[in-house]
Amino acid sequence: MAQDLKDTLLLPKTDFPMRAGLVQREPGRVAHWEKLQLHGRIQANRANSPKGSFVLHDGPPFTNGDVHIGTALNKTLKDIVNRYKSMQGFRTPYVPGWDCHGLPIEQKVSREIKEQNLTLTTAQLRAKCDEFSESWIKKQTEQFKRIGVLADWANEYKTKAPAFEADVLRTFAAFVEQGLVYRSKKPVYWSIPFETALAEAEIEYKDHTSIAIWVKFLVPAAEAAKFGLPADKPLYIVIWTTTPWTIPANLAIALHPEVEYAVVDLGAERIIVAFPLIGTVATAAKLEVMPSAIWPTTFMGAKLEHLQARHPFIDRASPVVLADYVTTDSGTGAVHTAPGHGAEDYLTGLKYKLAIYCPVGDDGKYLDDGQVPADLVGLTTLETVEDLKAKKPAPANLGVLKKLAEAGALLAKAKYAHSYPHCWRSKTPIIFRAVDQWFVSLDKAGHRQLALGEITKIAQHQGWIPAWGEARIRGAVESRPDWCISRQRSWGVPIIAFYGPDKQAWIDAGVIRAVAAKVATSGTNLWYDATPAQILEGVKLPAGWPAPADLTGGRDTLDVWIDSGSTQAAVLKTGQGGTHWPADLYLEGSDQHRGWFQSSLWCSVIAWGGAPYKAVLTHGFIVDKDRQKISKSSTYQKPQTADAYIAQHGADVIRLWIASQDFRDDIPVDDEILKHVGEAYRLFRNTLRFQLSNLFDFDATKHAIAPEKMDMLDRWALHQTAVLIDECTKAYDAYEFHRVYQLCNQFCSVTLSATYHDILKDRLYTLGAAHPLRRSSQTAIHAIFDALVKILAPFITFTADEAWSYATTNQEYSDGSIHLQNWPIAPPEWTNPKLATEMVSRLKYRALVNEAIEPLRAAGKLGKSLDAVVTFQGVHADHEMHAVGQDLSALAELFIVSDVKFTPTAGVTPENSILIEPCAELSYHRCPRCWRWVPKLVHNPHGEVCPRCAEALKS
RNA sequence: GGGCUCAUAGCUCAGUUGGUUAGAGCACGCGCUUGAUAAGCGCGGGGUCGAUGGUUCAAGUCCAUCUGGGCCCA
Repeated sequence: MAQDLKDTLLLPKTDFPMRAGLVQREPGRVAHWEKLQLHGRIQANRANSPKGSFVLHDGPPFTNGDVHIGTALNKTLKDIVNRYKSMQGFRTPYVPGWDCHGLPIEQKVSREIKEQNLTLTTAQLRAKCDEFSESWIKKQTEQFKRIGVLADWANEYKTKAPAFEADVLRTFAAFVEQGLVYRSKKPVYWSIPFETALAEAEIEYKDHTSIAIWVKFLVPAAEAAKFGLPADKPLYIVIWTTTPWTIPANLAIALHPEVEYAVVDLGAERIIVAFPLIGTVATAAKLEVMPSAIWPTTFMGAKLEHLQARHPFIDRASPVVLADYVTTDSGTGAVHTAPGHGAEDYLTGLKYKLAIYCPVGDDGKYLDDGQVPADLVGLTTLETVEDLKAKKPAPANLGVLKKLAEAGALLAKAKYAHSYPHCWRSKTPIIFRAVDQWFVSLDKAGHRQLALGEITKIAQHQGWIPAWGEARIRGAVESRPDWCISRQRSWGVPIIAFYGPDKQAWIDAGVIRAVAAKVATSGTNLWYDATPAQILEGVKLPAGWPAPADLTGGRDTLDVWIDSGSTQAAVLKTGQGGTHWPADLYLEGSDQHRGWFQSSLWCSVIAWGGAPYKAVLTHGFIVDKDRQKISKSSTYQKPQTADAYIAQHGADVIRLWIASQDFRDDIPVDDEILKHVGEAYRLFRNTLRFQLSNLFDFDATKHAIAPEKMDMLDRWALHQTAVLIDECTKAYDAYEFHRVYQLCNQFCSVTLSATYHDILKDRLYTLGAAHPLRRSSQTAIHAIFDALVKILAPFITFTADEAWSYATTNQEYSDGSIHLQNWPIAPPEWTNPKLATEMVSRLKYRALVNEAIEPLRAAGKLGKSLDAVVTFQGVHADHEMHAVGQDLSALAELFIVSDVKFTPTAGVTPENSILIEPCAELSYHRCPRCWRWVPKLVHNPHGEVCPRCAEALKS
């Protein structure tokens, strides 16, 4: 009998599975979208949108490995933005990009070649790099698709593509054209055996025994007097260095402005060293220094700035300069400064306008430049592998020691064991050596001011998100020195510069453009495969150039930041895939303020006179649960690939995790967090499923009820939905996805699951199919489902699409897609603040009733709330309750109890006068069909049921 | 070491211009339900708002210093 009655209920029904099976089933939907050509259809759908297009310009990931979870985070955020904007009615052409050139790939390929003992030409090496990069582009594309990224994959850009390389060269030509490109020296790591510059990544640190020397630099008496120093005996500043061979290149002595220095009397002479280091210098020089030997007046380093000391064996000044990096940890507190042989020295040299002087040739030998003493010229700075084994110092070091000793400038020397950089291929110590590089002047034509002006303009319309992004990029742009754009590498866009027989460099914008045109069709390997004469065939050379036959092509490549800085030129300026310049949004990690955002800004400002973006959104970095970076983490040692996470949780859960975090700050990841996100995912899925399952017999076109005729509870639910849509839209517009997540979470769990849906079950299951109240609720559910699934669609793209397919066709897959839909808009009639306020009080009483029921449950007197009758006593004392109490049956429904009664009793407040009684103990009878307790059951073919069920059974 | 930045319950987030006993969801504990069922409902415990000092009648909210984390430089 019970089963018979149960069969008369309209219980929820759907094929939309409760279990998601994301890991197994998502790939099917990826394939389905491919088949539908979803991205293309979405764009076609918006082809004539009055809102126009929203262009998010993709920052290219580097193509040398599997997609990292951090890269997946970035791409997913972009995908969320695109999907939202698309639903808002914008065309969202999204051209994905790939960063292909650069050292990590060249190095990886070079190592493989070395392991195979192969010798390749530059062009062959480049071909291998191309192949390597291409293979990762294919893999990464699949990995991005797997996490649900929708893009115009057929229109992707690659920085190694000929057309792209041509645009990079055109950007470079614009620099040249404006006279910004100049040649200057800068120190680089230098491998003497290979006569080539090395990158940091090509260096191995090994133990090495160097010769440490303490060298005296004379302070002429006149200078001593000028700076208030004792001048009656010879006075020296003592420096300390572990690279004696750099002494001929010494151009200055650096002191710390705020370190205390002392003059120490050694009898026949005096020396200046940092006060805290007097002891160590004395020990090294085997001297005994009595306190009385220290000049009573000490002074700060700043006092000696610009003092002109003398080089120990070359007739030139070595001025005192100031530098913050000087320490008193070791040495003398006076740092030997050779701008051509050290990174810090170089910067100090720029600051003090010293020459970037390097008297050492490509072969590591001293040059005869008129300054290097004749007996040093030709000596090499190289220590060969044999020298290292024999512990034999480089000839240049020995030569300098000899010169210093002859000059009486060597205060002390000692062996010094430390870790020193070595060439990864020749295994010999590298030297730091200034070589000619190409630079771009950033101030010559006022581009820095222009760039800063653009930063301000973007800030004026809140384009820096978060706002502090402005300060970060401004700092980077303000402090950036002239841009060194040449690299001594092979895997990159070659710098189109020629060298005459006398090694003079020839560069011209017109020539670069002409070569770019050839590169556009044949690629930059042309530069390596063809002779200059072939390359320049048909190119009109500017007046004064040597004949092509007398030229050789330069072997430098452009800094890869020019590549990526030119994406705006190659993609946006050409309108690739329907994009436009400037982009509406750039979205990358906050490290890019100094990186891509800056390089793009410079390239765009110089070439096109303005910023390439209207807004720049940044996200933080993934950290572990203790907010430590993953690489430092003890918990996460395995490779952090996107695929590994997806294989465990499914793309939608990973996407939801990304959406749930305030990504402007660091983004923690750990099992607990992902587990919680998994719970939220199931909440969303079950909520949608419950709605779908209760719409199985609902056809909106036939059964929908007009809003004004809908039941109060349903209208309240629609009001709440209107609020949700409004707040979520605002949050999406502000890129605050975590707020959307929180709002939806609360909406689903509190508003729907615990309240609205719970109350609705009685109506939906037990009333007649076409009962107005049931249809009213179905109308509301239908509308709420529509809004909710759309709001969630940018996050859980797979699940939303799946639910949409079931909602529209009752099939797992269909030709339509949620992602082709428009963003939900709440009709004005949904909004009903008065009703919302009333419901607040009713729900307050609902909570009080629940609270009152609890003790009875604990006592075992009551199970479900439907078995209770509620009696409010003293209600007339409370006007709020008076308003609430207009419709007792509606209240019973709201509270999910069987009956609500009022017993006015003066002097009792509602809060303490809610009487709960089990229906079973009173004169009620339980309807076996709807489980409600009623005063009287009636006869029916199915047995005894309540009058309402009897009515329902008639239909 | 410098620039920018973050710090609220176990987790993820709210907390408008400083103003009553700091909120939500999840997790946790205890129950209920078995007609959303590898689901659903109810109740409950849990935070000296990173630390210290200051301004104020009043500070999670303003100021200073410190501690710890992150990004970028050095």
